[in-house]
Amino acid sequence: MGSMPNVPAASALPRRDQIRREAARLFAARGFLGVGVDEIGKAVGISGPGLYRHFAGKDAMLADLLIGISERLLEEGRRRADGGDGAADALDALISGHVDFALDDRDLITLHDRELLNLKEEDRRTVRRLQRGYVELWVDVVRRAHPPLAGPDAEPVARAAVHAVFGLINSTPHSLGPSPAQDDRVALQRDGMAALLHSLAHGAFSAAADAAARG
Amino acid sequence: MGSMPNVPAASALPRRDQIRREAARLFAARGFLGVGVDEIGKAVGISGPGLYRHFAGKDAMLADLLIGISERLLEEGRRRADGGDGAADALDALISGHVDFALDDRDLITLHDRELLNLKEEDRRTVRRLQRGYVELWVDVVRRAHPPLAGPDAEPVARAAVHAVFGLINSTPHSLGPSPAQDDRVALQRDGMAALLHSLAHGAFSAAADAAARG
DNA sequence: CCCCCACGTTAATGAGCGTTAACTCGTGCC
DNA sequence: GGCACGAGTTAACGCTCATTAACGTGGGGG
Repeated sequence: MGSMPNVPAASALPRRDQIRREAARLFAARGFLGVGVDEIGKAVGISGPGLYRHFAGKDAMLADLLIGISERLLEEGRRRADGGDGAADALDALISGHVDFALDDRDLITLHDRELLNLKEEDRRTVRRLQRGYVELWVDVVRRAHPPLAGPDAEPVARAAVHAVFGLINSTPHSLGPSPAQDDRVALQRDGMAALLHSLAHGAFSAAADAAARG
Repeated sequence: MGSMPNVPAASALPRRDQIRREAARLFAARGFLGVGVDEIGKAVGISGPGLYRHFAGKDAMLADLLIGISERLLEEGRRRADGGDGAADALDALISGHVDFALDDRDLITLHDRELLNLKEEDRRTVRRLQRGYVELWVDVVRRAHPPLAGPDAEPVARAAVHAVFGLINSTPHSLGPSPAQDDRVALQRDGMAALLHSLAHGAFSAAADAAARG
């Protein structure tokens, strides 16, 4: 009870972070219910129930991952939405941020909309609240950047377009194979893919605005 | 061994089809590994192992569903790609077909890219071959409809754009809640959503063509 | 020096679940 | 009428797997 016996400074978390990374990789590859705790343990060099020194259970690992992603997305999204001076800049920044995330944290993006149902009710509510906030952020920015979507009856259109663009950007895990397999002739390098997804997202939003302007 | 004792005419399959539908619904809602055979049985009015009179096992149900979707997609895609006289018409028909499918067979679309890993190796290869064929179909049509994507070094761009548009259209299950929940004020009706997705897909492909023309 | 605690280990427990076995029931056909 | 068979039922088996128990160990502060 004297001084804190553990050292939270530099190296208190790495084992925990290591578990996070391996669990994310395995869950993304074979699904939450498809991997056992022994397998996660083996992936980090300890075996089986040793994981319970770092997480309360398998459920807690998934919850930690999903809540973590959702928080990071929302936080970074807020930062970017408030960054540039115009709505167009803000939208551009949001797109870039989400594209980077989808390309650099493929496993987490996969889990984000694949494993929500394996969370306990309370954690699921938390994640959904964060996701909802993130979507609202996008909807607001998109409507300011594209005036035809600003009308009150165009709000469902803007919302659906945002979901669709998420699906578009998050398609990356399907386009590319396993992480380190780059066949320069047949696949795009990371930056080329980023630029393309960026263009496609803008194109989709412009089309949504055109549709709203006409209909 | 005399005459076929069973009647394959009108009502030989409905129980099997009923199982297909309920299994698809449950798998989509809670994941293949997340639902037990007893649950599927209860959903069709029989209980537990009675399903084994109609399917060889739980795996066989999933395989039947995934292979079925993939075949339907490819077949209908071929029909539509050969339909109109121009490449632009063909692309338009492909998009319409896929949008209809995503809106009307939500459960299957969800399973299609969520549960591939729960297939046995042989079935997985079958599904992947069909999916590959479908993608190739799209890539060819897209490149003919958008000349800037026809160049040999633009092929990876076209392919990535096709995957991205699939993600865009398949985002429908995320946009809408459970099947029959239409809050007219906050969500788009089916046809409105179809029109919007159609526009977004075209917008994305046009943006891809622009990007290829510039880069 | 010794004690405590973070960090692991292996063995045991107990539940869930896919599949099979053994048996029943109705119904069309010879 | 009896027989074969499609279609179900319940009970039992066997395996996987998350979690807990009980135990070991090494190093840093008192």
